[in-house]
Amino acid sequence: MARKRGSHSDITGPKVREAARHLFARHGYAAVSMRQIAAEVGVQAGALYNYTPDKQSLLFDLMEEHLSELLTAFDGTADPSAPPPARLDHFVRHHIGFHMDRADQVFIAYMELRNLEPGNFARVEAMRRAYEDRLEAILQAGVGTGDFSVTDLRVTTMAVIALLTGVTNWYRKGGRLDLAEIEEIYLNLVRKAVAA
Amino acid sequence: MARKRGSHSDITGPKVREAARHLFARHGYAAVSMRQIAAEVGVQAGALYNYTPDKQSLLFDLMEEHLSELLTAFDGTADPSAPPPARLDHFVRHHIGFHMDRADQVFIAYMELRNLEPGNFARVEAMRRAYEDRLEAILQAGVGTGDFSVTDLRVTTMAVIALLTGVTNWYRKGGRLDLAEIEEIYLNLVRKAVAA
DNA sequence: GTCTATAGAGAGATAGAC
DNA sequence: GTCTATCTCTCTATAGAC
Repeated sequence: MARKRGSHSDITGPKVREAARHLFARHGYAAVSMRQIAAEVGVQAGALYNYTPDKQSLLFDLMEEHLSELLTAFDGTADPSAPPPARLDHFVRHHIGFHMDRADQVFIAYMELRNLEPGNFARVEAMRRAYEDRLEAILQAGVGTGDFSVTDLRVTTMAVIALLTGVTNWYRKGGRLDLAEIEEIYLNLVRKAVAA
Repeated sequence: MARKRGSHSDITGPKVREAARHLFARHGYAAVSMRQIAAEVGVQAGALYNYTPDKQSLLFDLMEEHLSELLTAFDGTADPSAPPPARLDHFVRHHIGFHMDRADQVFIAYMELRNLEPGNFARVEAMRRAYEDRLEAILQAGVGTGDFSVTDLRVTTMAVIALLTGVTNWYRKGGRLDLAEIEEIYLNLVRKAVAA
């Protein structure tokens, strides 16, 4: 994927990734052919191999980029010294805001794990686990201060993430609710669910 | 799929469905070949076509059966005249219990929607919506009696279902928690989340 | 960097013997 | 009802011209 002089690398490269993201999310990795991706980009299938060594790398790069951005964006705005309720609010707002406009990436990150080769799978799983641990640490801190009360720390962590990620199942741009309203709905649900 | 005299229909038929369910869940519909299914059943690929007209029907039948069982099982045990909190408890217990041991079916029902032909997709979506409406009715009744308080009825419905279905993301048989403990954890979360 | 052409493998589905 | 054999199509990936 290195750029070469006097080429269209810097235009075609991103287009290949966008086309792959869109088509993988819509039809699934296994159901999409390199020819389909090439057609959406506007080149022949063979030309794609100037930008990716193979189809699997295309998938892995999309997932890796998504989870990397998720972690970076969270860590860049989180304040670990704030009180647990404030940290929980931040997590909820961050998760909703980040996921709402990335339906394709989220879909791929959750649905195409089984199409990753073992080594790639392990790397992606480690990143996902790291993100889950961010929330678990917040909940644990809140239990310690008496702000929160949960029956089981790990299951509650998974449940809250599943609840929040569910926003991508129904949200469509231009719908009945805007970001602020959706954040409020989910904030209320999560705050109450873990309240002491 | 009609049975024929003196054959192995009644043995092979279910085995075909089981093999398809297992393989579709593990590798994805598009990534699984009819030859793989045949190999798991122990027959040659051509023999599968005695039990299904094509691969698509195999997928649709699995989804349709799953959602049909889900609705039937719920309606067979629900008591619409009970107070809303009791109805909510029943929904949670039913959903957790039904989904926990059906990881394969749930995975397929959520992941392979995009591989359904349009007509089949519409039928499956209608059944899913009908199930969601069961929970929405309970929440609405509870808001009416003052037992529950939610910011948005529809979003809360989707959020609770996403939260509960998330159990299939982490639950593995023989793990740290048994059914009763898991039910309690989720019951507490949901009760608190929608409490007045 | 993109093209055409193609190698080599594997797909879904069918035909006809048994 | 299952088999073998095969039709026809499509796939990923590569080679070599431009």
